[in-house]
Amino acid sequence: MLTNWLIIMVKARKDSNTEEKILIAARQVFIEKGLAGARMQDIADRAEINKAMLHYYFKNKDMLFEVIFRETAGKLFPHFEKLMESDLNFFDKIRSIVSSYIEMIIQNPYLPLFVMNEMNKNPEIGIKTFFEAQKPGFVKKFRESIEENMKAGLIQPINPIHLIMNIFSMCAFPFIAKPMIKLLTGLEDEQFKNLMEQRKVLVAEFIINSIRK
Amino acid sequence: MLTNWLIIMVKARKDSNTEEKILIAARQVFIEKGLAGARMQDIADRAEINKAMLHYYFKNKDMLFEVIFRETAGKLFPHFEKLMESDLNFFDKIRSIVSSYIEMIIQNPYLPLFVMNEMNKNPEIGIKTFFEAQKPGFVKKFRESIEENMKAGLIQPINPIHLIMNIFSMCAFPFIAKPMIKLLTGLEDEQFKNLMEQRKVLVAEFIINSIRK
DNA sequence: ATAATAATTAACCAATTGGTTAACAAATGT
DNA sequence: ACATTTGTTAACCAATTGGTTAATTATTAT
Repeated sequence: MLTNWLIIMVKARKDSNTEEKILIAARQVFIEKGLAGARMQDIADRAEINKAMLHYYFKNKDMLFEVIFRETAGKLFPHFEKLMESDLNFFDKIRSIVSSYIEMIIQNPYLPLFVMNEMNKNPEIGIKTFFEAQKPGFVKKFRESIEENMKAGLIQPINPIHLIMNIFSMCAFPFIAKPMIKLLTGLEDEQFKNLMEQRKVLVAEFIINSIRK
Repeated sequence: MLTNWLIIMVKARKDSNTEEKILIAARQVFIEKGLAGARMQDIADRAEINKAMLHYYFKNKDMLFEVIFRETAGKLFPHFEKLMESDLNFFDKIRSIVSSYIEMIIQNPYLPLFVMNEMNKNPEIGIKTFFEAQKPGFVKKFRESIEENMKAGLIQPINPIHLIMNIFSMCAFPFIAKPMIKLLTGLEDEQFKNLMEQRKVLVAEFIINSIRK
């Protein structure tokens, strides 16, 4: 009884926690409108708090944006270090990466465009330092794994960077180009989602088909 | 003599043509900053004209943006109708499409991100009307060509939409993700450009390798 | 030459923007 | 109980923004 009551209160407190409400609203607005297009008043309205609270908790627009951008970019960043060290064969690793990466984007469809766009328009520091900290992990291991399998004669020779580009291009680009794809094909949202679901296996097989000897 | 003088004057007149100067400046600013981030004063300064001239020639910000967006989106839009009707075999058509499309993006590297971003943030009409006019051409013909070659047993079965997505994903995405790729790989601009140059043939062969029987 | 039209300028304007402030309320420690 | 810190509010502010206007200068047609 007491424990139940506690859980409810903690949850209620967390839900009405001003800082958390700001973050939720800021996430929505920044991802929807971008840094330049986002309005502080809009964030305050969605969070249902006074605009001064934004500055009370996060100093200014740029600071608030940086918090949102870091958590968002962190999600987009491929972290498959553990998977690369597993004992799956190379093709199954690709299958796993493609499937879980596309699934992640299905859950966060606006993430790739948001991050890419702000990185291009905002070549400032802060962003860079954050990425460089995570850098060495995945790319290096993937590279090694490719070269290992190339030497073993299991896959055709290819520059690992190109292969990585190809993989993540086919995973992420359709979500970025969604409005254009819808116009060109006349697809509706649900059909589009179905296609993306298909791609979780299709893209991996497309790649494997191409590099297999 | 006279003709020379005429040519020079016409050229000089065209160069100092206010309307053209505005368009050149607007192109730069909109592509660099986006609709929300672009400033009318910034455009006027770069064009070295009075800000009122922007409204004199193009009514308002949205109108000026629409002009720029239309010409820009028109470039990005794949127009390979004639090529699809040529007597090249299917694989050579893919080679030709990939090569010339990547070359076009090399010449206009910020084009894909600009168009995709504005289409996502600005799902208004006007944009649509423009695209729908061009729609039927390429996608339909490409679709037919794929199905024809599938029936002839020359390529493995694949949903044409997925194949089209794969092709243009691998062509365009690396340019969109350039800042991220540079961070992850430590590449410099020139090395990156070399990689993109390689992709003009590499991507086509990657695709053909995957769908060939 | 001169009237009419088109192009250009500087000053101005109202609305919006990010950000601040001072007064007030709620919680917290003692 | 009371003082101190923390959280919240409404009103305000200076700067920036897209857009306008009225006066001025070029250009063009007659």
